[in-house]
Amino acid sequence: MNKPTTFTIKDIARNLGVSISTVSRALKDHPDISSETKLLIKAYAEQVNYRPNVLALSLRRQKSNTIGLIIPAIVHHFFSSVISGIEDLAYKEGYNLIICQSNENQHREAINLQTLIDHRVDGILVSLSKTTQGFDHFREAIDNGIPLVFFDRVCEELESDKVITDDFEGGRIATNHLISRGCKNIIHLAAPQHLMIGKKRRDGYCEALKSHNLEVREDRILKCDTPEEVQTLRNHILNLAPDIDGIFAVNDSTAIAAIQILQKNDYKIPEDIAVMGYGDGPNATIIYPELTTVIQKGYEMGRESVKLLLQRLNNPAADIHYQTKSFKPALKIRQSA
Amino acid sequence: MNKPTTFTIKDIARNLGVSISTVSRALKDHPDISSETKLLIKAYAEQVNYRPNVLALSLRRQKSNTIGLIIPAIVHHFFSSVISGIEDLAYKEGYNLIICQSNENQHREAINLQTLIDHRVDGILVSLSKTTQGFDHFREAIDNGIPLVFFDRVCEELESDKVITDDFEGGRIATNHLISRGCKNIIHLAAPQHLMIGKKRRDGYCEALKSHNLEVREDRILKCDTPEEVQTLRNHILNLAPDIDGIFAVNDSTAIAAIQILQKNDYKIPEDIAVMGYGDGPNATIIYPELTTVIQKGYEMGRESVKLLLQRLNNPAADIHYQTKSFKPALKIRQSA
DNA sequence: ATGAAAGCGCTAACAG
DNA sequence: CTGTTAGCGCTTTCAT
Repeated sequence: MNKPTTFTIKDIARNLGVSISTVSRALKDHPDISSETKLLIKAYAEQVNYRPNVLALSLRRQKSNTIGLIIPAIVHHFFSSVISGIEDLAYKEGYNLIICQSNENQHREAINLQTLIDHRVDGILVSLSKTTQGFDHFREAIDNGIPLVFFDRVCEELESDKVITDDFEGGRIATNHLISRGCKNIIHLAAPQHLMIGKKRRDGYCEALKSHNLEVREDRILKCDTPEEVQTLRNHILNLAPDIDGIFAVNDSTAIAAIQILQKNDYKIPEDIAVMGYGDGPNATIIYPELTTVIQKGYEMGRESVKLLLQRLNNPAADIHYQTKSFKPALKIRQSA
Repeated sequence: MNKPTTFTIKDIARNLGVSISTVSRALKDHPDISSETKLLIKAYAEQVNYRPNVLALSLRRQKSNTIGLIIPAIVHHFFSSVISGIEDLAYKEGYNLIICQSNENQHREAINLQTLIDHRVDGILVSLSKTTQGFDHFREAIDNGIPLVFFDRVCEELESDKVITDDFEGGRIATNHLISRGCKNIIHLAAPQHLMIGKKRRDGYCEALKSHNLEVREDRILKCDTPEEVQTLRNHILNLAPDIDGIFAVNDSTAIAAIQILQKNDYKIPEDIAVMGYGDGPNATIIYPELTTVIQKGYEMGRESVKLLLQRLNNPAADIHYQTKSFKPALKIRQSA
């Protein structure tokens, strides 16, 4: 068992009989150093497999080359696609990623944020937890001069860069699609209304109804955005079922859970009740009938978030105005509606 | 816009007219410091919201309190459950996580590894990429004295701690279940055989057949472990279909893809062909008929991996023998088999 | 009970 | 062209 053998520039300097700064400079091709010395040093560094100590570098530069990410839950397909987009671009640009899950919990979210600040990340990407109602914990990042980019579940109260899909439009086209198939009594399974995505998708739903002279009824909007909640509201939904012909769910998994309950009670999808999801994850093509839904580009949103962040990182002083990048949602028509 | 205001112990020392070392000691309750001074310093630190610089700490301690994770792909439900398990325990124990995706690519895996080593992580958790055939890149971590824990897709050639499910047993009970329902002609959709999980599950399948005096036929073992590959092998599978009555797929999504192709060609599942998956992810209850499968406890495996790693971290010199923690697989019987 | 100083690994201003 | 020095923020001997 050979002992851990990590060379530092100091070791190299000593072994080669030059000064530490010469080594440092040679390694980064500083013009002052003679090419002989450079060659010598580089060859030796290569030979002993020298690797700069990132920790020391970060401390010195006051820059960690690390991006922090706070995400409600990795297990959701949408969010894991986002992560892939973030990671691909971030690593390409020489940044590392620290990923934290808030588990839909505001307190945890605040802790995550503190952790990231403590680690002196250069910037933070965040999608809000479902329970988050105040935003003071984000202030601290801002006070520390750490740029924030919100994506998907963004925060209106805070000035910052944002990456979203046009959720209003998404809700609108989803509902329009149901109407265009002839649905006249459409319920909406909605996310909490303090979440922008919840509010916007719902507003889009309402707008679509109104523009077709259909009545917007509060009793047809259920706060229900997980399969578990569908179970809880099972009876309520089944009571509504005889009077409705369409459902617009705020995400795929909720739509799927609704389909399953309805089918078990002998409703035909889409003939009796047409069902729209939102997200277009892999589940959409596993359920029967395959789910008609709204496409949400997680991977691309992830990349775009990093792009916005890098822009800001590379223009530190610049008073760039905060940007909001909005993706256009698109319908993915299959069989459920 | 108030400028980023990050206090260091130096600032505190200056503002309070004491020495840096006094501040350092007071903050960590060193017995030498008078309680007055402690109180004073702590109060002030609190007031200015002092936060130690993790980078400086790590450099000083030669310990980053960070765990590295290399995972084939976050988007798979199993792996994201593992992450949750890892994260929960790691954060509780004061460790941070750097997550890297290999994207099933050995080269990327090697880069990930180097990144983690560069970051001086205290330990590395890894599940092998599908394409990984050599293991030299792991040697370097070992040479650097960084403990490795493999989970799920482990490496036999390397001595290290491991966390697995008993994949042989999993393959055996899955196949036994098919046999017990009366299947006599069972094909296996297998993972690559250089992966232990691929080999073990297949061996379990063979063992089950043999022990029931059923012939093991090479032409009934297909290398096919993704929905995409099922598409590619579509015709081949349909050619086999008339002669078989059971399928054991190496994972749920492959099983589901097979079910879908079979159903489109008018086979009844499970009446004509019974299908077993492996993993028991959320998809299993979305497909119709619901998928009979083998339970794999991702979250628990994640936790266990961290546990093994921490054990080693906390017993640096100790010559603890490498451990392999093996989870017992269990059948989850639903409708597809 | 407190302070001064060295050092973790690295960079960069300054000096020759 | 190369070396010396100071310092990033923190801990920890060693003095006092």
